[in-house]
Amino acid sequence: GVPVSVASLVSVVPACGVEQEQGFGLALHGLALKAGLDSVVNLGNALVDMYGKFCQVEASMQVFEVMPERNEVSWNSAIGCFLNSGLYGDVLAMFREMSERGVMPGSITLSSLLPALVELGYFDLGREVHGYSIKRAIDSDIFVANSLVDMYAKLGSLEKACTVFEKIEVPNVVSWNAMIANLVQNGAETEAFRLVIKMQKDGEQPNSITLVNVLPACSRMSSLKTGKQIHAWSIRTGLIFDLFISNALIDMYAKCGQLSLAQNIFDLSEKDDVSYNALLLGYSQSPWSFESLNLFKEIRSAGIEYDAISFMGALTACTNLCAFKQGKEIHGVLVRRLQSNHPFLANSLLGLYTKGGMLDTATKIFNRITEKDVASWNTMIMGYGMHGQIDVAFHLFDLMKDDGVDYDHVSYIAVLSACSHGGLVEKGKEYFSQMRAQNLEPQQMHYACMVDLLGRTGQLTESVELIQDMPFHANSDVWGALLGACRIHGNIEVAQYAAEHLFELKPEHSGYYTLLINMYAEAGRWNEANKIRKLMKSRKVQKNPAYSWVQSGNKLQAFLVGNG
DNA sequence: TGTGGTTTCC
Repeated sequence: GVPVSVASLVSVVPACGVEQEQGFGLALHGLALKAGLDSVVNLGNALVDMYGKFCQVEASMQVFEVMPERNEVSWNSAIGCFLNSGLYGDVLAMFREMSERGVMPGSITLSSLLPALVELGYFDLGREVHGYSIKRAIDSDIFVANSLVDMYAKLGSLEKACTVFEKIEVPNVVSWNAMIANLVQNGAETEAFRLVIKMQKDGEQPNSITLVNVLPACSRMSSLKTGKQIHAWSIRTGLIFDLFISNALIDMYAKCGQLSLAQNIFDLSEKDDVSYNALLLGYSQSPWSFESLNLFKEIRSAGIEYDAISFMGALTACTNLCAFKQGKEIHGVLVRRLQSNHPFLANSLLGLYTKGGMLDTATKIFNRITEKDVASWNTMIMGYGMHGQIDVAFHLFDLMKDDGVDYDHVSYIAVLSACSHGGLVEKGKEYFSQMRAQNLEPQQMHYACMVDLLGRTGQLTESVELIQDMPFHANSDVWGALLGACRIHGNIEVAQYAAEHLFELKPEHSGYYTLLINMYAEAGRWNEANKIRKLMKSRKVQKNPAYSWVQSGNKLQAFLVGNG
């Protein structure tokens, strides 16, 4: 055969890593061993790197350890191998060992070390590494600078990230993306979009990563228009075929309430577990929750394993649908399939069992959660309040405070709605002013609770006054609470007032029209009932399965309107 | 031999 040379192997081995040709790579390693060439540094380095790209850590280390001679590239390749496999502690250990052995870490070492430090959350060390890079004058290396930008943004502060970013003479697309991603993650959506424009002025075109980064900003700003523009752009540029892009689009459309558009992308694209989960979560939080349960079944038939997120979506759907039996079944599947205890899954279970009134089960799960977060407490408080055990709810609120939990605005929604269920106007007013004293500004839901509380105890005038005094425009939750109160007390005039706002805010929401029609009908005001019916028709409002807050006995509960 | 990316509870 053809004699094997170091040069030929060194040129082919890296390609195996890139192309994920594991069998071929293994064969080349065999050839090298046979020819006794495995002690050559360059070849050893290439093999360490190749196995690293296959995530075969042991094989990679085996080559590394028997190398008679190592240079900086050998260490960098080993570090890259650990980074690839998510073994961040080992990245750091290798970095320390190479330094101890007198091999000086260079720019390539740092650009692999820094992402590992981000994962480990080691900010102080990150800053030290920054200092070191300045001393060695490698901080201007674009890879190092980009890694520093990302490190500071994720661990330290966006400001420090900006300082490093602004010192970069010619930012590349990675530099821009790192800044944009972190701006979005810190809620600076507008600033992120500004940078997308700026990068183009500076001659850098957004790539798929840029778009993936800004798509969540669209849903968070509920800017469907921008989301659609990005969708169009990705079709024009062919980026739509990128799985990350199609998944981010599914998520964006779902979060903007456009489930049929999300479903369209899903149907037309290549799919992975994230695609299923994104759509599943989207449906679970929409009026079409039952679709997530269909999708949940589909996941297995597609040969994809459930993960924590799929379970969470399915449990949320069951909770919204009040499908408690099905929820219990899914809980069973979950216990059998998932080893580790996910804190957010425990909270989903709490949501299911509290809403279903299975408070003992919920309490057992709650007590078993080792790291209860504020959401765990809030769910329990909400649950006890929802089922009339308001004293327990208030007690839990106090316990949470004693426990040193950093309670939040949702905690106040929980106690305020407990007051509402108990008709405790004064106590509600107390909590309402208390939260202000805690520097928690009341939001829409808090006003909605107060409107509900005042309204259901017959103080409709006070409810209306409260709405008019709000420092911002009331949303549909607030007007919906007022409409619900009017329904209880049969006050059609105030109901009309609330409905006017609701028809404007949620013109597609059939529940509000139906409620007003029923009120007119009950009062025998058929002409007006017909008028609303015609309005509904002219606006093409479909009778979608939608949740409405209605009075049922003494409880405020969600129920299904329509044919869901 | 290197940097930036999608789904997570009330």
